[in-house]
Amino acid sequence: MDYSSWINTSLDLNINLHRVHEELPKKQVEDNFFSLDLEVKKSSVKQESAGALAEELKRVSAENKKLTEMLTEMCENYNTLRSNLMEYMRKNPDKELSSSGKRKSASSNNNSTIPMGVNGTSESSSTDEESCKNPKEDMKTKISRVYMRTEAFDTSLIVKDGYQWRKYGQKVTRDNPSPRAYFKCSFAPSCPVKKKVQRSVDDQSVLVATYEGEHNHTHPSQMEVTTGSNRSVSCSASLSSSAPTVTLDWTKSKSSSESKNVNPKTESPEVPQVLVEQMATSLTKDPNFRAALVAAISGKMLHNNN
DNA sequence: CGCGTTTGACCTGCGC
DNA sequence: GCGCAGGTCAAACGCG
Repeated sequence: MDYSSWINTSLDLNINLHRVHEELPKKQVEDNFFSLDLEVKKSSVKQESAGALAEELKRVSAENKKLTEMLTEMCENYNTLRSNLMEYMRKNPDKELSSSGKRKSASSNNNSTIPMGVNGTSESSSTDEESCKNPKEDMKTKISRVYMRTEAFDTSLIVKDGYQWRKYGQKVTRDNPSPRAYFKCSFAPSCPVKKKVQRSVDDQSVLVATYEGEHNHTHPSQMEVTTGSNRSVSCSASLSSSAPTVTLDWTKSKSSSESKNVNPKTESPEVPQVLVEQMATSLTKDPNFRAALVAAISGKMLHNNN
């Protein structure tokens, strides 16, 4: 496994986000910024805002660097643990098999695994355990997992990935007190994709969505691109359809200040760099995203000034 | 009234 | 074969 690639991925994403600022002509940023505010502010205020914006960029860059270091350290720890586990499994193959409980397929597929996806570089999106224990299923259905952080008080099991899902069941499983919800893709009648959503047993604020199968239709949000609605949904679906394990943090998008409280446990290395690039590119091209970014920054700056 | 959700019953697969 | 647990079905229910 090449962890350096996904470390770089996170960096690239942030760097690209910085490019959003860089690519935006300074004049345009200022114009957008002040078009959102009362036009009472004059040129002196513009100077201050530009300075504050630069300061904010510095701060975010430093924060990003710090997070990257944390992530690197976490990767090393994870690598060590993983190699230890592999070593142990090689030495005690029988114990490993017998300890997985009654249901080999179910237990290897649900949230009894650690939140960070254990996945090699194989093309299959199934986990290592799945590919070992369920070769048949692995051939038939493509299984991927998405971890999504939600607000702790949010008790719903709704994962907004852009597709239309119809809930057909809910069950409380033995190893997790939180109920598991079962969904079928209802966008296309013949679409075989199923989704299971359950809260992580380790962290109740993390939703674990397991996707089975592949959509035989285009992503619904692609039809909505021209309307500019909910671009983040489009991004999440791109990730889930190609990456086996993805962590989405919806709470972070609500408050930039919360980005300091990253829970490394839910970070995932499985986002291909190409997809991240695509995500970043689509975001930078999105005028709505730019406007929202400027509005968020300006709002915070104005709040600080008051 | 139509559609989606809820929820108890039923089905299926696996281990003993 | 039995029991357990996960998965699915379908009638009842609620909401717009």
